[in-house]
Amino acid sequence: MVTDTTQLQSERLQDSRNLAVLTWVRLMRVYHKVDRRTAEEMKHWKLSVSRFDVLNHAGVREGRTQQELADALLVTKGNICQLLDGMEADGLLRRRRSGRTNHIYLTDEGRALREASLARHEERIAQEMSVLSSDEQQTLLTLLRKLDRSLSNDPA
Amino acid sequence: MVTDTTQLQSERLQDSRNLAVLTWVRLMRVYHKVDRRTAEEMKHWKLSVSRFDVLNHAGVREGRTQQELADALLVTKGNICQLLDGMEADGLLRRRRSGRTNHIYLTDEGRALREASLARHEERIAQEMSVLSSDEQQTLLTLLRKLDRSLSNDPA
DNA sequence: CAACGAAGGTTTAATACTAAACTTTCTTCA
DNA sequence: TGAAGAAAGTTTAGTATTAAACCTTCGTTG
Repeated sequence: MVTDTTQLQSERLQDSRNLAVLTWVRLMRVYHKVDRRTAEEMKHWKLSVSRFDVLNHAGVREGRTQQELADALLVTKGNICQLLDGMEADGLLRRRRSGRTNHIYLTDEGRALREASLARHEERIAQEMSVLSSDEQQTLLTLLRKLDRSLSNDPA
Repeated sequence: MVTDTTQLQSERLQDSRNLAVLTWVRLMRVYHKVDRRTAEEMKHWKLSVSRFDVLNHAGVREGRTQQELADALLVTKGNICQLLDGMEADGLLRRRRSGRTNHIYLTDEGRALREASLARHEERIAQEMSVLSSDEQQTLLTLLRKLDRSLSNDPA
């Protein structure tokens, strides 16, 4: 038998848990939907979302190592390795070995593809977010940043 | 050559595009991090995230059809079919055919596993979201709902 | 009622991703 | 210096996921 106060506490705890879960569920849905649309969009360039991500990140600053790419994309180095195998074979980029590390450079073709697909992609993302006002997007960004940072530090 | 006003407009446009992209990037990162932790967590029950999702959704209301599950989880019916093959073989649920549709029912084992893993999962999610206050979570939920709804209607 | 098409489910081929084992290269320190 | 271990990359086996073709069942309508 619980007292009134502990019951209230437990209800409040349950409420806050539900709120967190509802928020997470919604975030998952938004992610999945946008991601699937991105996959559709990328077909125009015969790119998978993963390859687009690699192209995008490798182009921000050329000469990045594979491990840096893996960290930036939150995937394993094994995955990056396979992606690069394919993309190198398709002439989008090339590896330059230096000791035990590989540095990644885009080819002209890769760079051109990056610019075209990235421009179109950002335009689409902006359009999909446009249901939110600038202020709302700013708020959303702030909250997500806060979440993201706390997830980095606290690998519980 | 652009006039001052069009240049300002174009800068504003660029800014809003950047804001949207930054927000989306951050959302992706949060999603990936939480998802990976969920995958880790589920190992304790020898569950993949997908199987957990199926268990969870199938248990909300038993007797759901495969297509309903696919829609709820935002995956293809082919994927659900394969997942159910494995989970049925492992005794977590069973299909009951009715005409051309299958209805899904959890076994006692599946139901028990669902309850245990779901409770732990929700607790973990609540903990990970706890960096945000209740008000902040509420705001986040509201913004994500708005986004989600606009993505449902406008399959542009 | 009979044919057609839609809807639910299954199968198959191709790609993606992880974890873990492995190779090579670098660094550290006894 | 040289042995141990860390760090970068590669490989492999297993699971996930999609798209597309296919089968079965149901509803519609000529």
